[in-house]
Amino acid sequence: MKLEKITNKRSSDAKRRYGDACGTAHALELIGDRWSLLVLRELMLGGRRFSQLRGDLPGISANVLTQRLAELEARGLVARKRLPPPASVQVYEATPWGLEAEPIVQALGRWAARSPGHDPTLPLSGVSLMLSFGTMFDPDRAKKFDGRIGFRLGPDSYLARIKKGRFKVARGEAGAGDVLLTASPTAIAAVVYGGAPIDSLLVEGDRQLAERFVKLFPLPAKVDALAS
Amino acid sequence: MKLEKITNKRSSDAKRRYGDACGTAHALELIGDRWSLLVLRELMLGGRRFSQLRGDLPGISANVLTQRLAELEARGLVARKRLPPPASVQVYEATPWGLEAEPIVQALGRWAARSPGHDPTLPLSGVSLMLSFGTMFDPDRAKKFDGRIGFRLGPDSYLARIKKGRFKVARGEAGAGDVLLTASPTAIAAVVYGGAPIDSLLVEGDRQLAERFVKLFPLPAKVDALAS
DNA sequence: CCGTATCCAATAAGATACTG
DNA sequence: CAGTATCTTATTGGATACGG
Repeated sequence: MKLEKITNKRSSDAKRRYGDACGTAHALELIGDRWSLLVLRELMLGGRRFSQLRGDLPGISANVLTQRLAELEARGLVARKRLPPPASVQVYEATPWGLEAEPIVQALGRWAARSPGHDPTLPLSGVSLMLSFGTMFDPDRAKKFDGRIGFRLGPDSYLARIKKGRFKVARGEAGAGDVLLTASPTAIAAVVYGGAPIDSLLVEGDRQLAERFVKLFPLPAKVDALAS
Repeated sequence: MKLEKITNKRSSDAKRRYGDACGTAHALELIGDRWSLLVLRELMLGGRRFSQLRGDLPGISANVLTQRLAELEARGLVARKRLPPPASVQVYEATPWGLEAEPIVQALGRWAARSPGHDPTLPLSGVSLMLSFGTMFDPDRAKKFDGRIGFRLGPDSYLARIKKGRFKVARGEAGAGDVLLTASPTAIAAVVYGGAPIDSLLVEGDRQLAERFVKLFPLPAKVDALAS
């Protein structure tokens, strides 16, 4: 039994570096740890509480989440804020620089969409779904689209708006849309990406708009698994 | 005390997945392991041998490199090819899909370039340097630029060509350029990104072209370390 | 309830020696 | 040169206990 373990404290300070001047390597030192980028992703559409993050990230354990949040905070990608009383709860927010990591999330998602091993039946967080829309959105198909789509995904609401071939989404205000979709993120993904019938969702408002909406996000062709 | 723990055998078979339908999470399962993306990056400009990869990636150990190459191969991102005799050596190549990961490398590099913690004095592989040019290239500054720049970086040579605001680079043929730069990748990075004098490089050929070339790759502003 | 801290088993990574 | 084998260390994840 070791009674002292003072020595090996290089964990937090001198991290595991790549010793590489390449920006890619440095980025991986910042957000390359397991779960790091997924935690950051969940903050892309606004602050989240600890337990919300736990729920959004199936399988992350409390201690790992604590550690990742602390690291991201130390690196300047996440800030913790305490809301003013009476709701004096703590929320984690991405910093402006943290938000700038969205193109990374998109590049990864777009690339992986071609993977033969991708399993779209797994659960999905609301933020993931909304961000995936931004990633897969096809401006060409949406040239003539103008409307606001609300999403009620359990306790969380989002409002997406498409206009002039641009896609935007923010949390909240789902009811303000021209149409409101209420369902689980997985069910919505099944319709948008899996071609499931829209009847599997609760559609309130301009149903025709919803039917057009769900066709704006084409998936790229899968990679031929035998190619090399 | 639990006397039975037969159950928890999910380790080897069910890899470490995120259990998340999001493409980003799936991408991280494919290339999110430590070193994976850096190995793939080194293959972006053509096949490399085992020992070359070891040299390109300071600090990777042989067993980890073996494992990463095997994983990347199993996932369809890398293929190993044996060159025909007499040079019957084995090289690792990125598959077409593996090459499609370049936007990920670029997004990471572009984002990390703003990091206050980025240390540009560390060593850098030739591939990293060449890819960083593609990442940081400013088409506006290069509107009137037309020329071919050769690089001799130790044993490896590269030829970059810029025309009509487009940047391309490939391995080999350095001598075919209008100007030839001979130096270490780090020294070249110091000139292009750190403003060091071009005299620190060996410049053969159209020196004026080289002087214009090194100004085509502006770095983004650093993040304010105090912002939140 | 909201996190944090601690303990422990299972892996992954790192260092080094070794083999064809 | 191109990897394997082996050993050590570090990180991860899960359970659980603890403080506000």
